[in-house]
Amino acid sequence: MKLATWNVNSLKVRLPQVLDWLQQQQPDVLCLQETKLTDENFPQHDLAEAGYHSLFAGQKTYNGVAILSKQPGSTLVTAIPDFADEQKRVLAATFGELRVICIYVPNGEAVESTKYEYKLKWLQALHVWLGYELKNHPKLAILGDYNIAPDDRDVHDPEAWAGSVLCSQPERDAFLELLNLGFADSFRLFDQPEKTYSWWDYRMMAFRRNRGLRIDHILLSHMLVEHCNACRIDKATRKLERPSDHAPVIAELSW
DNA sequence: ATGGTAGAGGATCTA
Repeated sequence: MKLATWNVNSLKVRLPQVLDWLQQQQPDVLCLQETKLTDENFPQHDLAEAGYHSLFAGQKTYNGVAILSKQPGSTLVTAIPDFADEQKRVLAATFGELRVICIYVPNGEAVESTKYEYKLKWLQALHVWLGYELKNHPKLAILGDYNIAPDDRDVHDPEAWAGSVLCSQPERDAFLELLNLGFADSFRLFDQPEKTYSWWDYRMMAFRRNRGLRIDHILLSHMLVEHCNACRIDKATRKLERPSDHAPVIAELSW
């Protein structure tokens, strides 16, 4: 069982890369963020030809999430319950006993901005919802773009980024609170190469200089942790022509 | 030096 997440930054532009990657990696589940597509424009037929079912919650221009899977999913949820939000940032589905939630956490822009306040409120609402989800679905995986670098190890230049959005203590505390519900950061279950990141700014040759952050994560509930054999980031996709600024994260589970 | 690039959509907004 292979679970993966990838912020594609426009599925319209990245569809050929996604189809190639599915062919190469053969994940059982792939969560996508920033599809930037309305539902009527979602390329479900191309993905079906590649052998994948599609679930999606999109909007025009911004945001948008999807779950691609070899087996069909059920019990779809497309919003955080009891949290008013115009933006399409969550998608939950069930595959047998496995519950998968795809999230695109707000970026937050800057710590003094209203978008940052929205980010922290959004994370609090997510926390409440995940508490319920975990009770109902003990085998729960939360995959996505968290827009949080949990630790200084996850930042190419911790001093330069100290206190900034994506690294600020309130954001890191919110991430820890999610873990405290009963999840583990699957990447940190294993020895990892130093300076491994999942996102590099398009500007200033950030990828070539490996000036990145690890902000894309796969959280596994304790019942899934015991089945997890590996977690890695596939930075090869960042070297392609017209890449996404994010690389996929992959967790492997013996199932 | 507060820049730079990418995507959507058609002037800026978001990241």
